[in-house]
Amino acid sequence: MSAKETKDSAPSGSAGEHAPTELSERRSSILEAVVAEYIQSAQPVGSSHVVTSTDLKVSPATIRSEMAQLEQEGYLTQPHTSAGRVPTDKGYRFFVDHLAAPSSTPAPQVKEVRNFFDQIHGEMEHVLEESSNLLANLTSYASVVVAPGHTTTSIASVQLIALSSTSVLVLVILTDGTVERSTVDLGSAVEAEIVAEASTLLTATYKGAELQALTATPTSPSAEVQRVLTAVSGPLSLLSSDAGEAQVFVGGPSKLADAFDAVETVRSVLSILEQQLVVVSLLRDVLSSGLSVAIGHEHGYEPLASCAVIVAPLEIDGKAAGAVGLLGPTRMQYPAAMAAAKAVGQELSERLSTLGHEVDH
Amino acid sequence: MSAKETKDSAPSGSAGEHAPTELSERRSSILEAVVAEYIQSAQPVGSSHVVTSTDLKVSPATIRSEMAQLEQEGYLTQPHTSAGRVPTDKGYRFFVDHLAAPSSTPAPQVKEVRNFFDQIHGEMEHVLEESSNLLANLTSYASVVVAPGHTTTSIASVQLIALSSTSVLVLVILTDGTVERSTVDLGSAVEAEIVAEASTLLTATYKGAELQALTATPTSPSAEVQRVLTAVSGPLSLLSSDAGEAQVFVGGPSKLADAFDAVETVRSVLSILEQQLVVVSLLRDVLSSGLSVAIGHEHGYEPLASCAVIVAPLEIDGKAAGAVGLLGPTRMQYPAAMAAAKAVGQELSERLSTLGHEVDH
DNA sequence: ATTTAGCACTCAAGTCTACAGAGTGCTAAT
DNA sequence: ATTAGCACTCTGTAGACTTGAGTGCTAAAT
Repeated sequence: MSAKETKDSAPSGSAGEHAPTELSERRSSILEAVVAEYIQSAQPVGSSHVVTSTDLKVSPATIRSEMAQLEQEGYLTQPHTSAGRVPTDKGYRFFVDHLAAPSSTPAPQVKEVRNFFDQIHGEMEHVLEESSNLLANLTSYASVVVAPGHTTTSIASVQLIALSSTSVLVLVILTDGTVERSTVDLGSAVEAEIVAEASTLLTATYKGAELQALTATPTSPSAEVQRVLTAVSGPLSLLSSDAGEAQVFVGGPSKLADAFDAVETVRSVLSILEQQLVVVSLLRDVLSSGLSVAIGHEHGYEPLASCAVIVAPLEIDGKAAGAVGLLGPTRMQYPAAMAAAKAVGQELSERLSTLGHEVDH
Repeated sequence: MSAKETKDSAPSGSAGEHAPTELSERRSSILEAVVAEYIQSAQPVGSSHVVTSTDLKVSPATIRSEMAQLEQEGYLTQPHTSAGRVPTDKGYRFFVDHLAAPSSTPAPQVKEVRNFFDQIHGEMEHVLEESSNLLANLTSYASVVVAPGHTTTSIASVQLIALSSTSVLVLVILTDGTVERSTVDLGSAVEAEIVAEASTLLTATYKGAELQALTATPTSPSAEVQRVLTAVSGPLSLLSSDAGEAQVFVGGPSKLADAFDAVETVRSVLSILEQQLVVVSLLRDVLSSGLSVAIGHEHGYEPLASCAVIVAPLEIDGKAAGAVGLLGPTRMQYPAAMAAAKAVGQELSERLSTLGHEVDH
């Protein structure tokens, strides 16, 4: 609601010496201490705790009055009177926007990500799935990779391949190297040459077009060829409608069981992750709002109110195409998780971009 | 350890009137009542409870002494003195083998499964994944589908398709309609005709062979063609090594959070499900032991000691190929779950079999 | 020789009280 | 503005007590 930017002021070195945006320097320090402590311990943080964990030269009483202010302004809450303070969504938001130094990308992680992408090979689906697992293992949070549909790539070739005398396999090969396929029963036997001819005709027609073009079928003077083309047209247009469908890869769902201790929360979050549509729209919403982190109620999904979502965009040749995300409790290790998501997002984007035109770097 | 067969004696109609195999009729009835009650309530079952839920004309005291016997023989335990009885793995085993009438396959479920397979279409992976989800939703347990590698099918065609002047896409098309692919960088520009020639040669060489054959590359008199063949040989043999790799589809992991109330159990079971290798070998072990159900410690995996695994085989044209499984707590709705797994296994087997030769029924 | 009624016994779980400890908010002094 | 001091509040734990479900045993009944 309040802050939209993640990167704003000059990226100073270590934490705690930022230009505060709405909070006095001291309050901001206190807030930082509370958030940091609570992320670690999951226990409400009391005033004397803050005194020992910061280098503020004040007494607990002073901290208390400041914390009371912070509570009134909505950054902190108490589970009950006479307990310590716990950050609210707004508190975490301030922490992420102003206190968690975004420049502190730990080098070893980046190295591990690089290593991974040097090692991994094989089909794109495999790479995406393993990327998701990597991110989950790196961060100990559940991860999500939403891969682009084929909206941007164009058709490289359409092949018909006879599997038997009466059935053919339809392959649509895209310029990024992915393949869509479908088996078609012709009803009666057809000569191999007829199939080949139809195949050539199809490639000639569609080459360079986008998947959406597959709804219009070409015609042929030969009745036999025409029969094949007609039989194939149905499945082809089906493929075109699948074109935009995003693929979702979920990594490390078991991490959720570590992150929450109420089994009911685990259940509901897991079941959200099973609904791919929801996941896709969640990430899209978060991305389009210009945020890279959505905390608690910031995204509209009530079942995920106790979660934070970190999203990094995927880009293929500079164009937005999917996203990688992390799902954890609101008391999340934001700096580390954001760095990991960013690193994986970047490296994966690069990998996806090179896949298409096989650059020799 | 004791019983291996699932279907043995005559399949009588309703429960409770079986020929007892090691237990007196009455004890067996008592055991049945305890298991059934405990599966429902998750509460230890006391002697008076058994009296009301069976039609035995005896007093609680008699039940008690019988239950004490059943405990001594290892079918039941007590969480503590003065609590009711809870089935042991052995108790569940007897229940599954002798008491849960296997013939009671509920018709509506079978119908739902049929419906599903009539509706579902698209790529094989998609069908497998959705089958897994279906099974999970049908039973409210987590489900696993382990799909066959490509060991049995043979090669229908090998296609090289130019994506750019210096890179080609290698497609290996199998007779079951699946496609393996890999992108190859040729290093320098190659004429389209050369690529086409290499493609024809490859198909001629490999057609009808199994994937494993891809390690030996053919040779060509033309130096240019030879260059392409050499460039392609590496990826091809990689594909051949991928051949046997099973695909694992997990459905409804969130159901696990319902099935167990200790979050730690949920975590450990989930993380098992993430290790596909373990899942595959688990199902294989269970299948090969001739059982369709493994309860508690019957499989060797300690982290799954509180789980039962139900497995139904998948067959393609009569040959064993993969399995569908269910993973739930030992206090599982065995009859329903077994029926569902069996139904989905059968229908899916049929579907997989027809995929290859596209029968028109 | 079973079956059963009766009884003593055990244990988990709930209720109540007491109490220590962590933490707050307020007030009055610095 | 800061802080020491104090009263207050709330949680959590521990112990004492009660309740209730359920058992095992024994001796009588069938």
